[in-house]
Amino acid sequence: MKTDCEHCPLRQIGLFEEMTKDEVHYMSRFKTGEFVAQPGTEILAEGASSSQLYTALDGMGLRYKTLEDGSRQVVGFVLPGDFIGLQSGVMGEMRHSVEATTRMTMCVFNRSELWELFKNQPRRAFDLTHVAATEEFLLGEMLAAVGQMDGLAKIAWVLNRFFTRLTALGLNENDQVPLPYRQQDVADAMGLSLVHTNKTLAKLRAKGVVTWSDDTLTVHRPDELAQLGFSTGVKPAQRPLI
Amino acid sequence: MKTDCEHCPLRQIGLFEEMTKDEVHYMSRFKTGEFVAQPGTEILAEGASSSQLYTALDGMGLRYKTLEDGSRQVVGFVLPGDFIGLQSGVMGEMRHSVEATTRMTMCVFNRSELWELFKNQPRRAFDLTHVAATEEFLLGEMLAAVGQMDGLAKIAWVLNRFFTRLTALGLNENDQVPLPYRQQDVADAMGLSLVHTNKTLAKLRAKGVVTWSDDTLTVHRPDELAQLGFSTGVKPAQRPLI
DNA sequence: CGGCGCCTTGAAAAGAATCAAGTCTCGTGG
DNA sequence: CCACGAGACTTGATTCTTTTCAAGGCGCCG
Repeated sequence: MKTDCEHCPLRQIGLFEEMTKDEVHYMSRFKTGEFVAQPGTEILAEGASSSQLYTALDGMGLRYKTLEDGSRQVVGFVLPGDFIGLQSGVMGEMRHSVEATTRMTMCVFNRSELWELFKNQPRRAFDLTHVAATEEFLLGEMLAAVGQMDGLAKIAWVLNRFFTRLTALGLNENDQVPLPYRQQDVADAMGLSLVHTNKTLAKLRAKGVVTWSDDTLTVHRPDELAQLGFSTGVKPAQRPLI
Repeated sequence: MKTDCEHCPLRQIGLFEEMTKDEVHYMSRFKTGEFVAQPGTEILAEGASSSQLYTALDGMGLRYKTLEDGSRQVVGFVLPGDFIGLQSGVMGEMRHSVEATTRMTMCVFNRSELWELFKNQPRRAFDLTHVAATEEFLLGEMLAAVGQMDGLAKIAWVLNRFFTRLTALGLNENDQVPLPYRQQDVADAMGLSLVHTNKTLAKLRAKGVVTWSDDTLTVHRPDELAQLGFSTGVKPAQRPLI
């Protein structure tokens, strides 16, 4: 195990709630190891009942569902600090797949010990429910964007979401954040075709609002981006880290 | 209090998991009363921090978000047995509104006692997390439908979802289920215009697949409906009742 | 050097939104 | 008792966004 919970780099970030010494100690026992996934690896498969649960420590990935006709809906982007496998943990089966986009390092937990956590650490159990509710909230936001906005607003919305989330994680340097996804991923997330996504990105570039190339998103006009995506420039609420 | 938990009509339904006598007893203490909402009433408002949480006992409603430009995204339909206010309970604030469509009866719980539940009833806490994960799953399905399907498939998908959920609740009589929503609600849920929704419904009617009028959905060809909506005719998984 | 993955761009086709009436039902008030 | 208006549902015509189709370019790796 490379990273012990006492010195977890994520916990230092203001985005995540404080933990008591006792909680940290409990989590370090809960954590059974570390796992590194190479780019393109499927971490959890839809329909699978995994005996392991994870917290992303480093790297990025994405969650997606595959429809009967073969099309893919990206239902979320996995960033450091995100919990992976909750559905499998409590419902017994994942309802979406999770794939590593970059190389990812993850903390590994045993699903079998989840019940112990609920019995012995009500506070941590509550936090887990908080995480589930946060996930629901994020999906609701995304649904509203996909359902109601036009192409330009959708793209602006998702880029703004990346920008604020990554900024909250301390990955913003001079209004630049890492964005190692492909245009196809964004297209599949927002329910647009790849071609239209590409043309819309070109429009945002032409307007001088953002530039996205070489896996890096540069936001030249944060306010305009937020406005185009019907978002307020508010930073994400604090949430627990599992 | 009209309905006591010992004789809760919902618990008899096979859709919901069994509860021990002890759990039922705990829930009956947790339940502080009953609340009746008239049609059109807003039960919880987006942004509100409610001190009450609810379980729908009877009647139907809907969850929705309002965007900056005034458009509305329906993020879910509330049916009997659904828990309302989870976000407020664990995150401190609702991120969508909930409105009664028909007259609704609800069990009322105090948010302040939620923490007691986590401390004293780990099993119930686990169930609450299960409910949260189920909610996330349902939203993911809806996002996939809204993001990837065309108009006809979207409408077929949502009608099939209603049909299977209501059937699981025992409300199916001769392939007829109650559906007291307006076409505008379905349109706002699936990201379509009212006009297009209407024309698509007409198409399904012309095909002889379904009829929806007078607040009643009649499914003439269940298999064809499921197929059009890229769904399998599988019934919903069993889940806990809070 | 060749092939593959990803990005880019133009043109044509299709799907969905918008616009504009018109119908029907039901509850209300003259 | 009937006219009236509000709200929901229908339907046709037009406009426009988005998809699909097609092709070319660029960078990287074997």
